[in-house]
Amino acid sequence: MNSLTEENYLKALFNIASEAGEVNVNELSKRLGIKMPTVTSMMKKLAEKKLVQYESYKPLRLTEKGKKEAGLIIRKHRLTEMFLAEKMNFGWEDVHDVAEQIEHIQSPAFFDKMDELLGYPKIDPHGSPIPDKNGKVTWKEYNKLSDCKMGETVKLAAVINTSSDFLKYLNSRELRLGLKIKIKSIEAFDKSMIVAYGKHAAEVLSNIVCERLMVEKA
Amino acid sequence: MNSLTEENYLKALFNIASEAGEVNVNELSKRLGIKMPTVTSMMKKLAEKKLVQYESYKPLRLTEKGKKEAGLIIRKHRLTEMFLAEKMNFGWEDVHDVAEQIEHIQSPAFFDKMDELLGYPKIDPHGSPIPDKNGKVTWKEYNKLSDCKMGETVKLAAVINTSSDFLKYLNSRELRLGLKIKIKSIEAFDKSMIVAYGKHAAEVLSNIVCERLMVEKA
DNA sequence: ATATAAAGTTAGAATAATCTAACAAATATT
DNA sequence: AATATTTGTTAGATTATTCTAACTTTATAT
Repeated sequence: MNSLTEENYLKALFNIASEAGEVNVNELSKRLGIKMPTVTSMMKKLAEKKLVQYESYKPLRLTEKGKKEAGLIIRKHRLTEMFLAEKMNFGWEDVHDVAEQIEHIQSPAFFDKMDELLGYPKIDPHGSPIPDKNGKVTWKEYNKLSDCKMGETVKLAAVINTSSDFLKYLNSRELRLGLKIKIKSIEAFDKSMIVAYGKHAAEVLSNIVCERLMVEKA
Repeated sequence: MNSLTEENYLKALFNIASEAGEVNVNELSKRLGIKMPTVTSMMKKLAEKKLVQYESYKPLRLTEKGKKEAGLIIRKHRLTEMFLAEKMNFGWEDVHDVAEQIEHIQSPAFFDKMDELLGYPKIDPHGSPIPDKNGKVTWKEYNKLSDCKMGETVKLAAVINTSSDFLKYLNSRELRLGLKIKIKSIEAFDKSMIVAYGKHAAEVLSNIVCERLMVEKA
């Protein structure tokens, strides 16, 4: 059994790896808000437990065992987010902090019930995939809205940045997952887009925003 | 903010006090499965924080502040139990262990949602009162079934021992809260009762069981 | 290619929560 | 009342997680 602290390191390792590929001590340190020497010693500990492959001055890597355990924590996190959003009327901008705590609950039955009540969802409220019971994640191939061309119509499938502020911004524009979005024009200068969706006939989205919206062909 | 460990001490202090009146170090030590010296030092720490009144060799007492904080933890515990039972299809014999973990979640919104979805319940699945938002508990005046007389008809209002085994025993006899129970006879020798309820015309309940069933006038 | 900066490690200390061993006080028993 | 038992405390050690300060290695930039 891993401690809550160890679980947080595993999860961060997993998340950074899936965003950035490589994980180094410095990144992990910043992400967790924990000083580098502490991270180093925890890496040695996790290496002892065969969860991390650790060699001095080399990038950090989760072992298969480490990936599985991290995946299972993320499964609990995302199932919880979905449960909060779908069954407890939380907004997608409010689910993260609670899920961050509930992901550490030790009770397979609890998460199995969630899963069942939700009808075995494949994604969380932000469109991120929920790992399966073996901790395996399968990412769908999405494109950034910012990479799409004028005239295309796409479906909003996921959001990348899940900060509360970004999600509140999306709320204010009534942008939510599943929406069909038509790209009306793209400003050459700053790559901002004018798009149409739902009741919005011409909404301007900055490139910063478009880079964080993942879409699939409609 | 109190640590998870401190919360467990507070809760145990509160629970023992409401069962046994006085709390001594030895009792608390046994309840928590923590050695006496550790308990002593934690009591000094909680006294520093004005949560416990502590004097060497004297019985332990929660301060008003301590009672309130303990009550709020128990509120979260019991709300959770109710939520698990009512909204997630857990049996009353399975809710305790999960609630024991979720009671430490820091998120007023989370418990407010539970409360709301449950329609502001006053009791948990075992009939124990849910403390209010100030941590205050109000116990209803119940009687033990074992103190009732032959011929009386009473309503099962709460169960005292919430061990999984006891609750499974009650399940096997289809005994649940709210049930009207008629006392058909009492065996003078061992004080066992023959009772009728629901589809059960003549069920024998030992005194051990009857002492753990709290009832009110039907 | 050398100097500077950034990243990583080692060593040693701090805090929270726990323990055991030994001692002290309160309570119970003869 | 004297003794034995139970309960409670003190002192000191242990483990997990964190820190700072000092040093080393690797990467970057002249």
